[in-house]
Amino acid sequence: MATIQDVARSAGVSTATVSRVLSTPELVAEPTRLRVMTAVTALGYAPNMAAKMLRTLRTEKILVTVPDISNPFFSQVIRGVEQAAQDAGYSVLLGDTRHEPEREERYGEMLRRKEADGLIFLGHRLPDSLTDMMQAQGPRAPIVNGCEFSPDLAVSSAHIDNERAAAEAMEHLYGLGHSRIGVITGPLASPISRDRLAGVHTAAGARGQDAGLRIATGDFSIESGVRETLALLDGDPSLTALFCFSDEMAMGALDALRQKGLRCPQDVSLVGFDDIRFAKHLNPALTTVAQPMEQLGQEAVRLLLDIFAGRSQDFQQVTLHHRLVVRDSTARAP
Amino acid sequence: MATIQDVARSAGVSTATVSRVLSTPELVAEPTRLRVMTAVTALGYAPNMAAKMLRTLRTEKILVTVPDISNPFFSQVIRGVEQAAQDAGYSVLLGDTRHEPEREERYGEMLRRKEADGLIFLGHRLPDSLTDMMQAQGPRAPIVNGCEFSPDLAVSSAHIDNERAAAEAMEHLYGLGHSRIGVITGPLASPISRDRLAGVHTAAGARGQDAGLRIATGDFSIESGVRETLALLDGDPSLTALFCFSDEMAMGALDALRQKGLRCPQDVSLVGFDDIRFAKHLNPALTTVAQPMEQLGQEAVRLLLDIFAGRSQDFQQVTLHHRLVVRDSTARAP
DNA sequence: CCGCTCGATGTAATCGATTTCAGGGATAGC
DNA sequence: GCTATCCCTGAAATCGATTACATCGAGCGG
Repeated sequence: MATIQDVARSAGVSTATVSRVLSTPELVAEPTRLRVMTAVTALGYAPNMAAKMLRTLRTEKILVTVPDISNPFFSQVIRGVEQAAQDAGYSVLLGDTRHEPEREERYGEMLRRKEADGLIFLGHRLPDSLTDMMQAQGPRAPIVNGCEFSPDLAVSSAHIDNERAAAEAMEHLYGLGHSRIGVITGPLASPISRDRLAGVHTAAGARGQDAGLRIATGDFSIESGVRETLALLDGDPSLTALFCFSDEMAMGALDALRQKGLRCPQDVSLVGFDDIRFAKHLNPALTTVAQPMEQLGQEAVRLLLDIFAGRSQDFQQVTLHHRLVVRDSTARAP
Repeated sequence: MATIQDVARSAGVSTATVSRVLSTPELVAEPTRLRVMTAVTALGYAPNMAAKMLRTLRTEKILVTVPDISNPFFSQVIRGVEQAAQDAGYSVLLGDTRHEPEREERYGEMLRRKEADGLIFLGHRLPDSLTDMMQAQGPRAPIVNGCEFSPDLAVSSAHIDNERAAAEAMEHLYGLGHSRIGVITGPLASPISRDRLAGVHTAAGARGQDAGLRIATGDFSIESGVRETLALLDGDPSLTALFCFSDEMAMGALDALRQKGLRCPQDVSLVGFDDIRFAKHLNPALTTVAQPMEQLGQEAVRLLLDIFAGRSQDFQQVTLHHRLVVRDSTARAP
């Protein structure tokens, strides 16, 4: 690899001039600039990032941690992150934590070591290694949550109004005449699960239907969707509708319904959450709460850039719009 | 951020000693080591990667480019990459090229600039910016393909035997008595599509069934699966089986069959490719060719590490095992 | 014709680590 | 008691860029 020294020598100028040609060309006389550029292309010179980073103390990288990259919801959010980051001249360091706190810590350390300028985390836990940083820097700590956080937590984040969204999904079911409804939540450690569950209870309460609710706790996975659906139906065969807190669990629910010989939506209506790419291609096409996944990622990047630029005086909560997408998996109660 | 200087001062030693404590502790006397470690924890010191990189000329990062991260096949491969990279002490720089050559180039430049020690690309095109590097360094260029390449191309890669796998899928259909079979390939620019297509013809030829083949070209997406299935059925309503070169296209095919009022597998059998997580939860559960996705990613990393370590004298082609998974979407020809 | 300003360029310090080489002290061997 | 050896530690060079400051020459006003 050619260094800036090589270019300087080849063009007969100092390294300072070469550096200026590359970053502030308006300070350099045109003939000199051309001479340098010729040398640059001749040598195929590209600045060494490590040296640049060391000098400027900026990495131009954003670290993104995700509990499971193979989950279509997360991968779609990451797509938005990657897009926005790239547009702003940043690249993305990916961390798949596999839901393991230990891995989360490892990535937290990376931020502390300044291997990235900022962190977007898509899980619900902030690594312990970063609580110091959060406490010391508060809203100016370069840490943002990409989808999971509650409005009241001390990190900037982008998210939808999960409580309202869940309430709307329930309203949809109540509107169709369902009164015995099974709900499969995500892990209750996760604020989004709690928010959505709160929305479920709000809607049920408003209709005086609390007694008809059956709550089960899943973990957002297909398998837990199967398992919890079977459990719910065994516990109460009179259920006519299911609301799953993720589309993946809804896929599992569809499986379970088939196993039980129940038809969707004729016997049991089903609502999912997220509107991943596959939701509309299921059989039946899934009614679900759509989240603007790419946009969540983009907003998270924007929040982070604001922090970099010192534009954030306080934690910011960006609430994006959700939308109940009614397809073929919900119908009038039998 | 505390620097190594701060630690040295606080522990009353030189920076050299601090560095040694952290990287070659066996060279340091125990009392000194303890004193330094105390200072390290007290100050919360973590070495600055940029400085380390500059000095060692290694970034400990692997760049992974992917045509579409939200594709479950790719995201699963990436999972394997991330896992193996992490285990080897590397982190992953993610590049979603969105199938755009321009973005691919941008990431190629990153490798040239040494922002990563190596590149794993999951698409089928090597960026132009890297052909120089490949030519200059040959098998020692830190570039590996993660799934798409043909055995005869000049890059190390991990993949399955696509030709054979496709032939087996066809054999399965012939074995069930199908003779009029529609095939939906991926873009023929991609070697895997061509290899699989070759396998299709091999199998058909062996059975003397070439005349019964109907070939359509898709792009691996759900939408193209819908579109090409409709086109195939319109062109030849007597088809009794479909073979799609990706599970996503097979999902689209299922949609299209429903639109046409055809039942799967009673009227039309369907075979997919990849065995993404959702394949077995479709209705009907999809018969498909399983690729060891995570393992592909892990192998790609291993190949790259071999190159880093100078263990690769020549391009290496690792062929992993595929497996035809027969589920409910295929049945005897009507 | 002198001094001042301004544009263009060079000099050199700096970022924070790693690593080579040299030196100092203790121990052991003779 | 003197030297050789072995540990341990420190001084300083180094990686490749950026950038504050210095310098130099040209042009211009008085």
